[in-house]
Amino acid sequence: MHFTTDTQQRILDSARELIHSRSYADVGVAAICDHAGVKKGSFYHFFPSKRELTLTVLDQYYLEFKSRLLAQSFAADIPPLARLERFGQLAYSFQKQVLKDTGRVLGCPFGNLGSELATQDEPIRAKIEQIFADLQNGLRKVLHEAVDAGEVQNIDVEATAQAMLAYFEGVMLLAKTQNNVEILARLMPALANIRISPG
Amino acid sequence: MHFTTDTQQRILDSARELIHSRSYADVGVAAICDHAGVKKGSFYHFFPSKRELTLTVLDQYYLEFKSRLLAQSFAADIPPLARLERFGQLAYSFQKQVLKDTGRVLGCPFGNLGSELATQDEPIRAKIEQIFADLQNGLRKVLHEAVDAGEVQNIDVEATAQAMLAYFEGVMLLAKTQNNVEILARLMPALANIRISPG
DNA sequence: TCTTGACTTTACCGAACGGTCAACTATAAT
DNA sequence: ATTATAGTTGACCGTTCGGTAAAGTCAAGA
Repeated sequence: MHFTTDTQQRILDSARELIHSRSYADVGVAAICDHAGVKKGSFYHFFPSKRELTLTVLDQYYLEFKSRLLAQSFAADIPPLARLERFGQLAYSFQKQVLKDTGRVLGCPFGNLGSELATQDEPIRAKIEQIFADLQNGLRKVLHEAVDAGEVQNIDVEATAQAMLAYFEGVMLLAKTQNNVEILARLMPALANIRISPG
Repeated sequence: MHFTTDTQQRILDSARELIHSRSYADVGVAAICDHAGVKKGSFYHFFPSKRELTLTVLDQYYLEFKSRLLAQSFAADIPPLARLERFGQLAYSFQKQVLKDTGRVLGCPFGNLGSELATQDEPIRAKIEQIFADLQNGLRKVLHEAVDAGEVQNIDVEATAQAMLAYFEGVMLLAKTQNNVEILARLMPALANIRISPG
């Protein structure tokens, strides 16, 4: 039998935590290894490069994000538009917890990496693009249900989903830059009101 | 007499260009000096550190942004809400030019640095916060005029200005991450429709 | 018992990092 | 002519970077 090694997962967890709280460039392989209690040789036994490690981190992180935040937000127990509001509320709760744990509002890990590396590292950029596309797809589905339920009329569903994603990322960026989590409480409710009409 | 040295300005221009097109961490002092045709010793004659250089770059860049983009967008020759649409259009034009020049959508230089350094470098974080506050203030003034002109009713002007700033930054981030300038053409028009109501 | 292969450890590589320093040149005022 | 000052140069500092290689540990299978 073969399990994902404890060591391997500790490396992944350390990288996630450190890169999210600092930046890709600022966190070296040595720092990740120290934090994980692992020697550099072991690191390169499991991962061929820092970039590949980061791609794996992104995959894991987004999977968890999807099941923990997206799935709960978009559950069909309430009307579609209310789910979008719930999405904003959960994002607020999550960042508030991060603030309590780290003393900082760290923003969206995907937006952060996209902003830092989009022009520098094509594989990572492509991964972030794919994550954003999937997220946008989730929003699109909720919006489509809102249309079907008659909660909204006359909108470009695809463009509106993209606009909501943009707004979400922008709010996260502002909260991080000002290290103020209450910006989320103030601005996230407006996410559900964004509309782009066809044409 | 004393002018801002040609050398000094070349260093500033090089730093602006390189950091905007890559990132703070990825652009070293040596690269800035090479691009400016200056030796490292001269660099440290004019600037005590890379951070101080960057703070000066931000000051200059925002001043230019204000006079070139904000002033033109918000000129009072058209109604307030139309000015917000014009702001989005000019941002689109500008990024299209950047794409033509560099082959990349580079996004907002202030948002990029805020995202990268907010948790790492407090002076730079504070500078970005100040820039965002000034930008939000500009939006607030336009929105206030829109209220006075009866173009909008019953909104929280301050929160709406902040939401518009967030949306703007988010759209820029998406366009950069997907290296697609048409996202701006698609999403920016909705900037003028964002509203946050009081309470 | 011997071998295999996964995992770990340690020592190390060349390159790049931000920053320093002393010596040098050019200019302009005294 | 002398001096002070601004600007420039290239050599150099210690540190850290991502990554490599070889030797060693250990458990399972034959």
